Amino acid sequence: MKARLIGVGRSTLAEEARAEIERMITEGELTAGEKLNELELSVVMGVSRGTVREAIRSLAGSGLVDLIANRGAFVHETTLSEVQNLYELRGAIFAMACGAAARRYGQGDEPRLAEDLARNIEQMNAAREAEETPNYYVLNIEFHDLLLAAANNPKAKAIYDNVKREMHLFRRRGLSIASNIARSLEEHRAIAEAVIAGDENASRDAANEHIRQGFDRYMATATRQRQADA
Amino acid sequence: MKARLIGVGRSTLAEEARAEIERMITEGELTAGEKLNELELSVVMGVSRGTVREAIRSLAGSGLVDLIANRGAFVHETTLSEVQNLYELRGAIFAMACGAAARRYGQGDEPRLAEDLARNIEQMNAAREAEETPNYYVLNIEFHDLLLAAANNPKAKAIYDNVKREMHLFRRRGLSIASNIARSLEEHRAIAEAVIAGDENASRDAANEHIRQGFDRYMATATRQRQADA
DNA sequence: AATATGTAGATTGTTGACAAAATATCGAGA
DNA sequence: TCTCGATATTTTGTCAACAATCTACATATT
Repeated sequence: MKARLIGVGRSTLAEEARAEIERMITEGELTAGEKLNELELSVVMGVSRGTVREAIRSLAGSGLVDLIANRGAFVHETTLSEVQNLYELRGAIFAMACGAAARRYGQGDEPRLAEDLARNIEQMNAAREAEETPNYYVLNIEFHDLLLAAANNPKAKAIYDNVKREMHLFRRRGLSIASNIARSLEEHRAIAEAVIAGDENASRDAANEHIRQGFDRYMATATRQRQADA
Repeated sequence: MKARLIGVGRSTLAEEARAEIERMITEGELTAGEKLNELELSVVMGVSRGTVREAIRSLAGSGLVDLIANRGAFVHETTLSEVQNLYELRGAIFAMACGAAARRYGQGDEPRLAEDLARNIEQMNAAREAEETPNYYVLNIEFHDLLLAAANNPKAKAIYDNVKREMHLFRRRGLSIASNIARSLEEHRAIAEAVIAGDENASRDAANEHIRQGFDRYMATATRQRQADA
């Protein structure tokens, strides 16, 4: 017998509400600092206030909203100094992941990693030559995800994704993305090389350097734009 | 089951309920894998089921309990392979923090750090010579907290604390703590030295090494105990 | 005996109502 | 006009009831 599996990943109303609110925030319908009104949201989404409340509390756990007792929930406002902290945190986790990926590849636990990285770098190079920036952006994310996945550390990946999302949220507030593609591509090559060599320390260092360079590029762009505004 | 009666403090009831359930878990009144019954908890704590529910959902966000839709909440069971992941994650954050602390100290942002670290190491040395293990344990935690605080990265510290608590929870399930005090003390000295020298890379490396050594010591003890059991 | 089916009880999911706190409104006095 | 404070409105915090789902056990079927 075979039938389509139903209800496997089915979720509760609160989970769907959470996803919806999360979407509203990431897509900018709810802006940083804005207040989340439980009643208003419940009416708009067609669920009860308690359900909305549960969704909001859940989002607070991932740092997307801030809770103040008896005053409500507010979309988290990320400051510039906080972005630096996020960059460092992301770098730490990414470096750790690259080290773990190197070890696991060396032990034969990730047989497909080498070809996956090679393919990704190849495609990114092609995108660069064709000057297809959108493709590059997707491939860039995939590169990092490949290494995070190879590290086989779900909790680390979850935190990494949270941090990534919060940074992305900040960026959408005006500042464009700094991407020296050629430079970034070289750093990716260095990381992949160290990982495939199974060299944990070299992998960590290369990853750290990559994130640090990314931060410097970002800050340079940010200050440039800020000066242009003034 | 027994729990303290809560209700007439400040903040919200749900927050107090959360703290109480968290205490029950960390102190072993609720053991790993055990189901959290909303009604039972609400009766014991003297609050409504909705409040308990909110507390439980909040705990799920920090990884202390697992939620399964329509089936309930369970105290998270940490596996041995997960502990390795936690060690790596903790190491990554701690190494990052030490690097940041070194940078900040070098910039003069943490003027008291040098004396605080020196005092801590001095006290730990005294505790070692007097063979006062409990004191050593507290001082050991303080050492790490000093560096985390000096990094000035609240989110990183929050994650670090979560990871630390989860590891502690696993340890309380049978395995004692591996602590080669003399060896650990030397590693602390090396970290402090690198940080006070303002050397980011050396600080990171020393921190990474320290956590890695701690993990090795832990695993050695774990396997030894496991063999003793068999 | 082993497996499927049906039913009762327990537990979670969701809602609407009430209580408490915060915010907005408005008028009196300087 | 401005500030202060009382009052009304809004919003959050908490609760109890109802609905949906799961679990356990008894019964039937092979």
